[in-house]
Amino acid sequence: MFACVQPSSSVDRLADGLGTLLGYLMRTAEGDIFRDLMELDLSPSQVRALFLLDRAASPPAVHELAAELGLSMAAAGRAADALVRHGLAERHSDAVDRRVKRISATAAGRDLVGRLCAARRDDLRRFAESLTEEERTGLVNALAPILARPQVRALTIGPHC
Amino acid sequence: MFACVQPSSSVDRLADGLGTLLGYLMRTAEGDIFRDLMELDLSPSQVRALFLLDRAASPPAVHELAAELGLSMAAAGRAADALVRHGLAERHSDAVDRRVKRISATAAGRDLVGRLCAARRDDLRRFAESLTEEERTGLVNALAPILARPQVRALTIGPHC
DNA sequence: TATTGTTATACTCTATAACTATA
DNA sequence: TATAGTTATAGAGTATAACAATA
Repeated sequence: MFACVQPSSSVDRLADGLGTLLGYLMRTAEGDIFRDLMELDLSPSQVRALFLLDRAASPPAVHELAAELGLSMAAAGRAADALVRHGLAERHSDAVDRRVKRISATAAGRDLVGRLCAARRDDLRRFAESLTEEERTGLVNALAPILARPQVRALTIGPHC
Repeated sequence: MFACVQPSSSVDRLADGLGTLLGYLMRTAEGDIFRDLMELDLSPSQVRALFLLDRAASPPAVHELAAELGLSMAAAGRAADALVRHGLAERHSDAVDRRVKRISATAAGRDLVGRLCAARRDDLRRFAESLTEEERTGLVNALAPILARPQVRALTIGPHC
C-alpha cells in the first residue's frame, strides 16, 4: 500500500491557488456594476445582448442574436425590444433582405457597457492596490508569459473587459 | 500640458492582466458543471441554496435561508421544496420552537455539491496543465504570499470550491 | 415552399399579501 | 400580539406554436 496522502504536483497547487484567488476576487467585488443595472431594470439576457451588440463587428439579425445568446428568436426579439425601449439599442431594416431586422447598440448603450467594464476594472484595481509592490510585480511577471500565449490572446476580447 | 499617454503603473498592469486571465478562464471553462444541473433541472436559486446548506455549520431555518440568499421567505421555502423533492435536502421541525422548519442537505445533496466543485477544479486543472512547468511554478510562487494574507484566508471557504 | 420576425399561450420563478400554527 | 412558514395572486422572462411578411 502506498501512502494515502499524495504530494501535490505543481498542477494541483496552481489549480488550488487559482481557485482560491478567483473565489476571493468574486466575493470581494463590490459590484457597483449592478447599481446601474438595477436602476435601468435590465434582465441578465438583456445585459448579455447589450454586450454582444457592443462588441459585434456588424449589427446582428435577431436570429443571430438568438443563436449567440442561446435564446429562442422570440426571446431574443423581446430582449432587443427592451434595449430599444431603454434607448440602448436600435432596430434597422436590412436594406438587402427586408425580412431581417438588424440590431445595433446606440451611443448610450456603448456608454453603459463602458461603465460596466470600468466598474469591473475598478474591482481588480482595488485588489491590486491592496498588494505590496513586490507581490504586484511578482504576479505581473508570472502572468506575462501566460497572457502572451497565442491561445490566450485569441480569446481576449478587447482593451476593455 | 502633460503627455496624454501615462505609463501604466504596476497596479494598472496587474488589474489588466488579471482581467484578461479571468476572462480567459471563464471563456474556456468547459462547463461540465452544468450538465448535472440541467439533468436535475435546478434553478440558480436552488443551486445557491444547496451550496449554502452544504457549508452551513447547522441547518438554517427557512427565514435564515431567505436572508442569506436575498430571497423572500416564500421563494426560499419553494427553493427548499424543490431540493427536498429531488432528495437533495430534508426538512426538520425544530425541537424547541415548533414554528421553525430547519433545512439540511442530504448525503445526495452534499455529493452533488462535491461533484460540482470537482468540475470547477477540473477546469482549473486543465488550464494549469496547459502551462509549462516554469510558468506554473512561477505563478504558484507569485500567488503564495498573496493567498497567505489574512484577509484572503478569511474569505476562503473550504478545501473544495 | 422556406425563412425572418412578431404575436398568443403556457410554464417557471419571484414578490406581496392573506392565512395557519406556534410563541 | 408577534413571529415562522405556507398558500394565493400577480408580474417578469422564457419557450413553443401559430401567424404575417418577404424571399
